[in-house]
Amino acid sequence: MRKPSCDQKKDMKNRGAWSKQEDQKLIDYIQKHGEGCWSSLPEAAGLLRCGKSCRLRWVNYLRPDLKRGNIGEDEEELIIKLHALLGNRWSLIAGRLPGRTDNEVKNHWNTHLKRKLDQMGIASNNHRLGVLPRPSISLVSNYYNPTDKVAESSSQANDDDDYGVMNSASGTDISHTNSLPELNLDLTIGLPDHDLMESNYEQVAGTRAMHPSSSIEK
DNA sequence: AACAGCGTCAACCGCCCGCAT
DNA sequence: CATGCGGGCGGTTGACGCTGT
Repeated sequence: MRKPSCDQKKDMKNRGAWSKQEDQKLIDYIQKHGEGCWSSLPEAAGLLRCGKSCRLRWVNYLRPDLKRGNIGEDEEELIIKLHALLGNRWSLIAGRLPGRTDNEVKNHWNTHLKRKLDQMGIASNNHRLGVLPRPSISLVSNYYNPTDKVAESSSQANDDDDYGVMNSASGTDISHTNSLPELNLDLTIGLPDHDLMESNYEQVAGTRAMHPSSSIEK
């Protein structure tokens, strides 16, 4: 077995909360060199952190396009609907909430929405559609996230959790759920059209451009 | 004022996947 | 084909602040 990718962490001096100086170093470095090669970034930036920690800090906190602040009701609604469709695919859900991170969405779900749904009598763990085979889908909703693994392959098809989305080939209307009959996310299932992908990518380039790994050629 | 309980959220951990060799 | 590495993801933890007693 290979060792964990962040095994060096034991050697790292700094752990826990980030200081302002560390934040500034990371910001300065990324502004100069852009993202990429997180494993070598800490040394290059003069940080005593592991690459993963740097990436997490940047993605979840320092990125300039982050909204921060309270999640609005409309966003909550969208999260609930997307969760009904996608389950705990926080990165996918966050990808459709511009300026929000997977961590933020996940935390908000666990602290607010879970309880909210429970109070409403909707089981937060099974408000999704019924168990269906996970399709190879492309979610062409209001935002297309080029990093979407779902869109790229069905490699996760062996996961045991379900995807509450039916293949469009079946003709099933994905906008109907047991608990959210009004759901209409305009999610299109199927192989992504290349031109559409390009245009959508440009559309979100402002918020996702800092992700060099987000290549639709992948 | 002091303490306990609870909620929030940043950060960590372990695992998985894709790619290169 | 096997292995190693880097990146990314979801689950979990723990520190901290707030509120109630």
